[in-house]
Amino acid sequence: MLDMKFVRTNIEKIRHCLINRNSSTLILDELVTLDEKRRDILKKVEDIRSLKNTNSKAVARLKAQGDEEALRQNIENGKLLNQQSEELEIQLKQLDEQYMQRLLYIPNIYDEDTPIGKDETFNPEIRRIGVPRKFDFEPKPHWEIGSELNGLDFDRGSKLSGSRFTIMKGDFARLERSLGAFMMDLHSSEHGYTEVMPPHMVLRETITATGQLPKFEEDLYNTKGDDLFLIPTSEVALVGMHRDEILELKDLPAKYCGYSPCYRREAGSYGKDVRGVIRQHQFDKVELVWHTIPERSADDLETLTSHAEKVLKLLELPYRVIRLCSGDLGFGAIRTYDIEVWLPSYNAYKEISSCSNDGDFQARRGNIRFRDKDNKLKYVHTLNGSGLAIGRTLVAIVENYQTSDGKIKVPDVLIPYMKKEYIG
RNA sequence: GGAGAAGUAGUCUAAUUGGCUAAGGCGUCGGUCUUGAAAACCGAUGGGGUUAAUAGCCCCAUGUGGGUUCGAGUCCCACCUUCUCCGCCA
Repeated sequence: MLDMKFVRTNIEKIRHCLINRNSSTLILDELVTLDEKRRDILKKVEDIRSLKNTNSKAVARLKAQGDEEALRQNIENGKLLNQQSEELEIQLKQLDEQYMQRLLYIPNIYDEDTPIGKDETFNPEIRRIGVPRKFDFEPKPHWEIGSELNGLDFDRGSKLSGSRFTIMKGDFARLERSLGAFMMDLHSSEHGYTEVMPPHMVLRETITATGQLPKFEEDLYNTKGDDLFLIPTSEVALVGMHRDEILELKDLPAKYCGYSPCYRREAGSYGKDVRGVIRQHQFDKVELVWHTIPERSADDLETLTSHAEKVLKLLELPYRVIRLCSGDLGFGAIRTYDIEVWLPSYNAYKEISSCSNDGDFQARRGNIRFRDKDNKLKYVHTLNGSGLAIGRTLVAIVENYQTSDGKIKVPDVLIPYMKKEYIG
């Protein structure tokens, strides 16, 4: 959520930002109009409230003095004022709701140096690490290897739960579990994160804070009787943990790594990534979240990204880092780096992590503050990044580490977890 | 699920049968004093509107939402959370 005071004085800047994000500017115009109306009514409401307060105080005084006639008059006056304010109070309440509804739909303002572009083809590459392996045989896609080794069961997955659900079995299940443990170990032991196992269902307010609601409700699963939402990422929980809190400067930055399944309806992605387990309704992910101070959030994003990259370096998987252009940025992000891993089946780099600085956007929605060194209350900045998406990491290992005789070599760092050198 | 108790500001705690500015302690920040510091004393401490303004003035904020009333921390209703006890359960 943007600061309304900022919106009032930067309308054109926000308009440009919305255009470059491929967002409608209609909502901005509505917001500005509603804000003006709201403040106009607010002024009137406050004036009457002031009169009511004065009147009530007079009642108490007159009662003490025992002036019956004046007392009666004042009580009558109070009733009259109530009648006058009733209509205005209702109007104000409605305007407040309408105004907030607009404000919650405005995306964040991106960094000044953000590359402008309408889609992902405008995302510049920042760096490229490792070289894709040259195969001396025809490499197979992971869905073939997974089926042949009886590790990925697509048919039974859809029998259980419908499309985009897959059962992992045997060493594939173990690899999934090993990767999660390996990533959590790395981030908690080497990178200084606090390990978190969050709830998988959260309240509407929680997920509104991170920005998925109200605008993207159709992308979420929710429960029928309780209005709880299945988390699409543990970011929701790791950010939401500090909702309505005031953090101490000495505790910042607060760094959390969370391990959870992510549940996504993938509305609007029909026909995309239909083969294999690249795009599922449920996948495991290790997520990194920082609550930090505004002055250092830009540097912290670089650090967080390097932590995600470290996983790929240790697994010796080739990858590249790209910067998201204006049109490809997420709703709350001011700056995002995507990490893409090399997938032989795609003959391309495929997203495996997205690291973003959301500035004070989420903190404002979730009311997450800290006291700065001058004792002033300020909103924290929140950062989030996958470290990494486990299913896609599994895919990358299966495809990049396959052997000519149909096996998968286990990356060295995973051998202690897998307790074997080959799958298959 | 049942019974009972509680929820006040950054934090801890008060507030008569509804009434005048939600009192006070602690913490933190600023100031006075000091060579410096501590202590002491003074002031400040959340959100919003108005404004050139961190000046004034005003509104809101006692878990949340309603209700009664000229007026609600206080009375009434519903809900949420926490604690205690009972029941059920991996």
